[in-house]
Amino acid sequence: MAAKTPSHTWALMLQAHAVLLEAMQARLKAADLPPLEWYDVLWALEQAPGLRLRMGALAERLLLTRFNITRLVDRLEQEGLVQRQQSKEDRRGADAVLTAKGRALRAKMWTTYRAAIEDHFNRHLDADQHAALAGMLEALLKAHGRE
Amino acid sequence: MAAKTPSHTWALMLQAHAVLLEAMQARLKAADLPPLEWYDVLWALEQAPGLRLRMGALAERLLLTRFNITRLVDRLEQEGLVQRQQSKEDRRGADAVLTAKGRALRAKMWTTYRAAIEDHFNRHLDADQHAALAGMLEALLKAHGRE
DNA sequence: TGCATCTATTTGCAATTGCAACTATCCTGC
DNA sequence: GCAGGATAGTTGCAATTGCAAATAGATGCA
Repeated sequence: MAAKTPSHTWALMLQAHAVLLEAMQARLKAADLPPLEWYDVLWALEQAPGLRLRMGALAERLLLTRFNITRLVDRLEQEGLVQRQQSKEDRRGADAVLTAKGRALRAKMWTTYRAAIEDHFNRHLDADQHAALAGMLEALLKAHGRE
Repeated sequence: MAAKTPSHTWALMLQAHAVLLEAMQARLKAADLPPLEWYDVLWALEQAPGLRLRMGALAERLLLTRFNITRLVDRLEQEGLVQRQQSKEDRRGADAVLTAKGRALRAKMWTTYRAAIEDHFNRHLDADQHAALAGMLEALLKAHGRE
């Protein structure tokens, strides 16, 4: 069952990603919480100065297309978790702004998400492994950026 | 930019997965080839004894739901890449069988896919890193299986 | 045997995604 | 200051996914 070729490592990465992500999502669903995707939006906004981000910036950060962000924000807005505001600098632009309700939901989701990460991921690697893995992933990302 | 917490490593894994996967898919699309998903089906069948697999087995291997496999196979079948055959042992069951055309397409996709893996992934890790990464991913998968 | 139950797969329908076209605004060179 | 082209965001439509039935055949046991 050991890796035989480098490409096999890539296949393992795909598999591990799929398995772990599904496990995390199942945890959220079991706790009657929204999908991870919502978490990502809420978290991106919470980190941003002024709790707000332009639609395009949000898309870039979450690696989603602009039109999908439009509709993802539509859904969050309908739940009162974010709010759209016209941008001051650019009248074409819109900011997604985090609401108090959105902030509260993010915090609630994090307790479940954090536990899932702990159980399915963190717990199975020691400190050295975490560092090594993080280093490799950063190298891959950096290499990608350069191309 | 270094990892500060274990959970940050998980976030990096999500990000690296998203970035690299998208890069691979873009390569296939640029070469006018079908999506990776199709490759996965064709490859699973090519590895299977008799070039065939029950729908349910296929779903399990690809980590997809049964109903999504039904329709994925529908699409491949329309292109003549696979063919459905009623299972001998169980009249409820269906086998997806790889056709010659499906085999040929798989081979063709592989030249592009392999190059993309090489460029975006393999090339950026040395042999020790490959081994270490594969080991960690296998550990995560194994741990998951046990829960 | 004959019914209740389980399993394999498919299908209908609603939600989500991808892509192309559209609107509104901004920017640049003249 | 304005025509032409870029940019931000949204929307229509087709394709894909998720989930809850529906269908059909297997299985167990009274």
